[in-house]
Amino acid sequence: MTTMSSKSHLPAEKDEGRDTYHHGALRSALLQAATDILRENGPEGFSLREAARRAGVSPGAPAHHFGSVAGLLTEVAINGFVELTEALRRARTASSSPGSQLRSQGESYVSFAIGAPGRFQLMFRHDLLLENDERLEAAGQAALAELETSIRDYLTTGLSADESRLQPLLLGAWSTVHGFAHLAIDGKLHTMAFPNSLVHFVAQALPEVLLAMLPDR
Amino acid sequence: MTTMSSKSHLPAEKDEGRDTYHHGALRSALLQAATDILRENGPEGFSLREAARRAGVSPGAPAHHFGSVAGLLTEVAINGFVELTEALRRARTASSSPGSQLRSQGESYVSFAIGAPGRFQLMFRHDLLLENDERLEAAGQAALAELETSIRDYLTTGLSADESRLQPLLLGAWSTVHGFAHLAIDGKLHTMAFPNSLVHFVAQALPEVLLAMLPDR
DNA sequence: CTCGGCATGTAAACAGTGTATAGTTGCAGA
DNA sequence: TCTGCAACTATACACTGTTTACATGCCGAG
Repeated sequence: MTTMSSKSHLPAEKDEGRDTYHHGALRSALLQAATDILRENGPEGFSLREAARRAGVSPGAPAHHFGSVAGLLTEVAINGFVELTEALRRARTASSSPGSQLRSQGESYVSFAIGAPGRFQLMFRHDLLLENDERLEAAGQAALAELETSIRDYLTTGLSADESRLQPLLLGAWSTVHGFAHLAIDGKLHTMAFPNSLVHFVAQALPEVLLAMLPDR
Repeated sequence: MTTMSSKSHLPAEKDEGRDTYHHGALRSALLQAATDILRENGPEGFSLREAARRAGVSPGAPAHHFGSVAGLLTEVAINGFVELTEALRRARTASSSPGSQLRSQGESYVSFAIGAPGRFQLMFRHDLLLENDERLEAAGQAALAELETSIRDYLTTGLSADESRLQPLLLGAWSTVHGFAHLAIDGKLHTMAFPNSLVHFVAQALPEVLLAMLPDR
């Protein structure tokens, strides 16, 4: 029945208490709900049923769009890597000297992490993500490629364009910002002599760290 | 019934299929089981019921010794920090020059992490651990203090005993080895130009990284 | 030596979780 | 217009951590 207005209710935006059997935009609604939950409660506070609850559907509904909870979270993680890549690219192209490129990217990396800790943690929690997912791996590689570009610029601008130092420096820089991000999220840095807020922390401490760690030029 | 043999079976070591009502050494048995599960399946594969199952007791039994699952895991994490501290101390005292102290400690840190990835991850998963546990925090601080000692040696041996560089260098070194450990555990380093096994990886890549990152002396 | 307190264990139940299955709805293309 | 099939519901299952009431038996006080 109610066959009238055949193509009337396809979008329906946010159906709080919806009256239609089909949601209409459940996939994006679930992605949004999952992102919200991750921001509020982190990866451990996440549950697929809660996401379904917020989207106003039954617990089994998400399976039709994402297969499993790992499928949904993988999609969120991919979005995270895309945003991270964009942030790193902005930091790289907006800076002039290769040295400031690196420092700016480092700040971006950590800012991204502590700006959305739950999603950042998720992005490296491969026990919660699909294994061997090509799109996820490609998204991660894209972010890494941004770092590599800056490292390469940094090296080629120097006197010795030593290609053999590329991998160690890239690995070291990535490890540093990645470890810094993890420690900051875990609150392990509050006991150190940086009493500021985390945002201040990144803006002040990280450049100092990178300057102390980077070889003299 | 079976009230005979009153004080006959108090230790019983490992009671596979035990006949006594009381386990006798349940606390240590649960710690061992938890450590085993973490080594086999990581933090996500861990379950309190499985630990109880391996110890041969009912699901409610662990509560009497650890209160909650977080209580048990906190104990395992503390043991991990103690072992890490010892490893870092050995690396520090066994090395001669301050530079080799740092590199040796870096290798120890990462080796410890990839040697028992599940437990290492647990040690920084404060959503699985008791919050504001004094013993846990003290154990973590002790490990950090080992790093700080080496950094201090490294600085004071140099020409300029610049105290202002202590915190940044400590923070940078910790971030580097910590991030390196996480990336290695997450398998993010296999795509890079280090085709060796992880153990080889640490022995070869990390010194190279640290040498490239440490300021020239 | 006996006997009660209490730490240590069991058993069962509860509210959660992710997912599989069977059934229902209704859009979309032939 | 009809029908296939994607999308959704309802239910059930096995699993989780924790709580409750109860059982056991060690250990020290009288």
